[in-house]
Amino acid sequence: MSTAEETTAGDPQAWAEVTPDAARRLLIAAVEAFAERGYHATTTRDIAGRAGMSPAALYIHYKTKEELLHRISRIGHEKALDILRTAAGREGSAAERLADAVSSFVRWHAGGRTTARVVQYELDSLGPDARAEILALRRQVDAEVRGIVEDGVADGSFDVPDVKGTTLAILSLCIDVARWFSLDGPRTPDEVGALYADLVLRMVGSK
Amino acid sequence: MSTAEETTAGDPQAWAEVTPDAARRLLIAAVEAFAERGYHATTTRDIAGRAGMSPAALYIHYKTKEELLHRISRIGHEKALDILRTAAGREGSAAERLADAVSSFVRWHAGGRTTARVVQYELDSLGPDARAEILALRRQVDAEVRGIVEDGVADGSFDVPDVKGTTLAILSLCIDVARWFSLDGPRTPDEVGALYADLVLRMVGSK
DNA sequence: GGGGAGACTAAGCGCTCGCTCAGGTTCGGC
DNA sequence: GCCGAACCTGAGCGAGCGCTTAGTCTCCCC
Repeated sequence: MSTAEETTAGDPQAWAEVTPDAARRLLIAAVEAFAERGYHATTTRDIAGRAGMSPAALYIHYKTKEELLHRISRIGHEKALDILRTAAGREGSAAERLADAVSSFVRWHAGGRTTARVVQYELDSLGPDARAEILALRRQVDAEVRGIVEDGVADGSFDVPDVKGTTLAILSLCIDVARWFSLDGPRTPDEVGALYADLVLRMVGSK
Repeated sequence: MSTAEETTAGDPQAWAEVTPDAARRLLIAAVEAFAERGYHATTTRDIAGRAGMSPAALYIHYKTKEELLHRISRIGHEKALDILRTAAGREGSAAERLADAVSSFVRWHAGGRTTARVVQYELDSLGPDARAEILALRRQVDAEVRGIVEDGVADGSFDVPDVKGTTLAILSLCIDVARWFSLDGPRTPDEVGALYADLVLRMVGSK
């Protein structure tokens, strides 16, 4: 369990795959603006302004404002899925893997709260095609967690009457961190991750 | 534990305190529209249209679009707080009261998903004064749940290392139901309430 | 150093937004 | 039968929206 990598919108490394530089600056500006005010309340002028450009510059790199949200959402979901896959694929007991998955997933939602907010809460602002693509990624996220829970049930280390419902609750708990977490609050992302890993192990009756 | 009372936006009884009739119809229309598309993506024309009125009629009963959201949010929070207070004040062990609080709170978020969505997720669309008023109500919600958890810890029936953090997680879990629950899904509000009550009792190490 | 490609801006188009206002309709009190 | 109050509509204002276009600037290749 490494310490939480910073994946705030301000970290250019998290968006290294977005090129050229101007397109990345615009995308980072959009993440910040969407997280603060929501997609619909954000104007293209605001995004371009934060990136130090004129409004028209946005349309050289992105066809529409929605394409920006789509790109952000896809990259974010892929990152989230990657985090869970890494934890799920490690050596160790089901309890260890579940604790690792939850704590790193929570750290991502807390530390990268800006990004996570957009990724988790602006899904409905996408058009039907883009939303369908993202929902497919979310089903994969669900499958990773459910896999770990099923492993623990199969080897008798977990006691879970309702695997699907419990999986849903675990993910719901983690995702909602993006709604309430604040870097100004009393807890660090690491602390919330550790607390939540413990709570989730209790939920699955880990022994 | 009664069965979930219907508190969907369509239920006029839930908004009985809003008068006259036209003002209530507008408010119900606003709840539905805000829940479907979000506050900023909803137009005053849409709200008035759903209520069968012209756009101008809205401004006879409400000063601004934001006042509509404020009224909805305040009434909704008061209802949520009422539900928790009722459960917290009942006779019975801490475990019984916590299970009752969680299951009825979850039933409200699931069954009245339309209202709960607006109440829980459109808070940031309010201006500073209105938001401050609502946040005060939320602190009272938090205090009710924390009180039950503290009771259980005090009498030794709960094992909770971090009372504040666990209270936050419990509420977070319940609130997020409004994000993912669908009446078309495989679970009824009652079933989710029962599942969540069990999960929360596990989280607090109830014995 | 001439020329084309790519990146960017100033200006603004067409549209829809929240909200307003003058005027019409309905209805109880007298 | 008339009046004022309450309620509602049709028309539309000013502003700001997403997005486009014409043109400028900066490179790099030759």
